[in-house]
Amino acid sequence: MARKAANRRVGITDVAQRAGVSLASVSRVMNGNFSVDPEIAARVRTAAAELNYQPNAVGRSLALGKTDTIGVVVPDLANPTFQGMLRGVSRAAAQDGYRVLIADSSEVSSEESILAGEARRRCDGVVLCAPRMNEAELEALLPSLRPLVLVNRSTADTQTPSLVVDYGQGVQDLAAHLVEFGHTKLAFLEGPERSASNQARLQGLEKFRVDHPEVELSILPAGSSFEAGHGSVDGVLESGATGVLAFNDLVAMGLLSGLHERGIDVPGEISVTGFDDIPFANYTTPPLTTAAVPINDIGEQAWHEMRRLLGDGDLEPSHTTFQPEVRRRGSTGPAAG
Amino acid sequence: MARKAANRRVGITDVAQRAGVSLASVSRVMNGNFSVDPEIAARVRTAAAELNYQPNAVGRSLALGKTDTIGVVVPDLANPTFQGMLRGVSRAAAQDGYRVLIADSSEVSSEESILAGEARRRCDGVVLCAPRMNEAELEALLPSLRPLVLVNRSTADTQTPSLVVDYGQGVQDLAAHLVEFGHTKLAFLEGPERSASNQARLQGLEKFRVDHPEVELSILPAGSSFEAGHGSVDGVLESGATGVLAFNDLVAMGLLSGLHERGIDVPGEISVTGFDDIPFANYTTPPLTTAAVPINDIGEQAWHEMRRLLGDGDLEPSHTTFQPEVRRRGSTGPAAG
DNA sequence: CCTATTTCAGAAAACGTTTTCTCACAGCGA
DNA sequence: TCGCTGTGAGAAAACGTTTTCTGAAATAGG
Repeated sequence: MARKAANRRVGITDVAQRAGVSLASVSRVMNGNFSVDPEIAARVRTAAAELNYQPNAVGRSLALGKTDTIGVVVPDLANPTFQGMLRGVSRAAAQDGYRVLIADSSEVSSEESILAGEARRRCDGVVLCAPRMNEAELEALLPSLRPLVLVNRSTADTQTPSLVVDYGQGVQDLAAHLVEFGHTKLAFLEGPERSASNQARLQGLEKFRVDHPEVELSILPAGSSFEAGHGSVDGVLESGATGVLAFNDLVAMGLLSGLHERGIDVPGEISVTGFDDIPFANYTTPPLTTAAVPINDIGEQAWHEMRRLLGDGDLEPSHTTFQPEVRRRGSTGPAAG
Repeated sequence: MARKAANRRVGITDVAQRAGVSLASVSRVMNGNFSVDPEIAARVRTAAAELNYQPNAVGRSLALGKTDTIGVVVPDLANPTFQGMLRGVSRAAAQDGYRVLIADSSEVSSEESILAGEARRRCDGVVLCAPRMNEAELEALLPSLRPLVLVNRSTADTQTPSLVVDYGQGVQDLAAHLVEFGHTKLAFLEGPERSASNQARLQGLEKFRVDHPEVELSILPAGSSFEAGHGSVDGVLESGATGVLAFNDLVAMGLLSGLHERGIDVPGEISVTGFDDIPFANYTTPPLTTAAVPINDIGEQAWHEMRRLLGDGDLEPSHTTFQPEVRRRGSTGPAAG
């Protein structure tokens, strides 16, 4: 039947045949190689146009040994932080003609290594973002993932470039901001247990406790979502805290919403801080005091690191730390009483 | 030097050699083909494990003629709607072992066809989301993109499955909601000119004008972002409208924020509606009345359509329309006076 | 015991490119 | 005129798999 023939994709062979030249010449013309007779080049080009020839990327990748694609593995595509990060990587990579393959582990840490490995096999490199897996697992995985860029997670392996945010310092800055306002009873709404950035915050708070023995600080379990914040209103009230450090902006917004429902004034009765400065933090009521993380820049930097690795790879791996910046807004104020 | 040898990726050939069998056998074992001697299978498996063999996806794709990857083209990765859509596709596709390649046209409509074509060449299919290109361009592009699923855009070509939201009806419902509250002077904050969903809203409003000749309705240019809404406060006030239909939730939130800065009470003096019901719409002050679009479901459905196409493709293409649902919240109320 | 059939491993072709290698031919100097 | 060099086109190898094809051995049936 004609169907078979009609369905067959037109390849470089068809173009060569039609133009009456060899495969090699077609390939040369297509790639802008100049050492080819203009007359032949023209014939090839018209043949290609007539057949509506589209080069097959897979064949090309196999011959070239590269896919011009990198994988990005994130714990949760619903999280604005990872969305911003993804966007940063994607836009920066696009500038250099690279595409991004996404993998969302849905916060299931056991999926991460599988997803990452699979991504690596399809792509030229992997950006691993805030992996939830434990250190041992991570260490074991690293070598097979190279070229690899690690975001929001550090590791003992110094060969892997990493981009981290100094969450420990950020949370201390926020706490200090509350102390300035006269708060002496604080509460921290904890994030996902396996999140390295949560651990970093906890360590920062330990340091804070040492520096401010006069301040009472309770640690309350919450999570990383809006709902987590909304659900921890009771805990916050029980703790008696007048200043609350939420794990991130989402949690803070949930808390804000919950407090509003109870008729509790923010910042009149309770001050609330977030973390990340997601696009909406500026527009809550009251606007959220938070520690800004330049997440788009981080994504962009991640790509730049990857590009370096893809280039020659003999360069020194870099380990960049980003300092969050406190944005004082309406959700924090002087302690009551 | 040893370097060359060390750097060479271990392939199926190496495994075959080590196990003392042929390539074919290794391939069979790897793919769980049972017609192979258990003893040989075991030898292959240990060899593969010892060499830490990772099959090369590109070679595999070439032989199989499929990549197990689909492309998703969106106008703007920063837009929560497209983020939700992307997430829906990604999660659903992952269930079936497919991955997603993303392409962000950054609202540059001339980039779309290039990105889409490139995505198609790398992937087994493409989901084209709210393309900004004009109808002629789209029609011309469609054939070369197949298998293709179109989201938030319809076309004369009925062979392409499409998933659209009935924005026209949605905006009429919202307008009706405002009329119920006694509003007689309305304003619509328009979205991007090239957005088909913006055209759909405009058509819906034309119909609304016919049905409600007593209502005065002005159309004001704005955009699709928070900033667009924030910047159109003046226009809204000049128009004298007491009820504002924002293009989407982002615009509505921007407007809310701008009105708040001017000390204008919502909904006391002006009622505001959004569109989409993004996750944050529930938590603005006041909570935003909006028309809910099940964007995650749409993403999921888009994958299901794609899967059908990938299956045999001889099925009837489906054209699904989603009806937005009005969520009455605090940002709308009785007209003043 | 011999043939017909089945089973299963290996050889080789196929997938669609790029690139190296080979070779013919033209131009040039001696 | 002869050979040498340089140019550029075609043949073929390479990339790493899967799968068809081939053929040998084993098994079953008469």
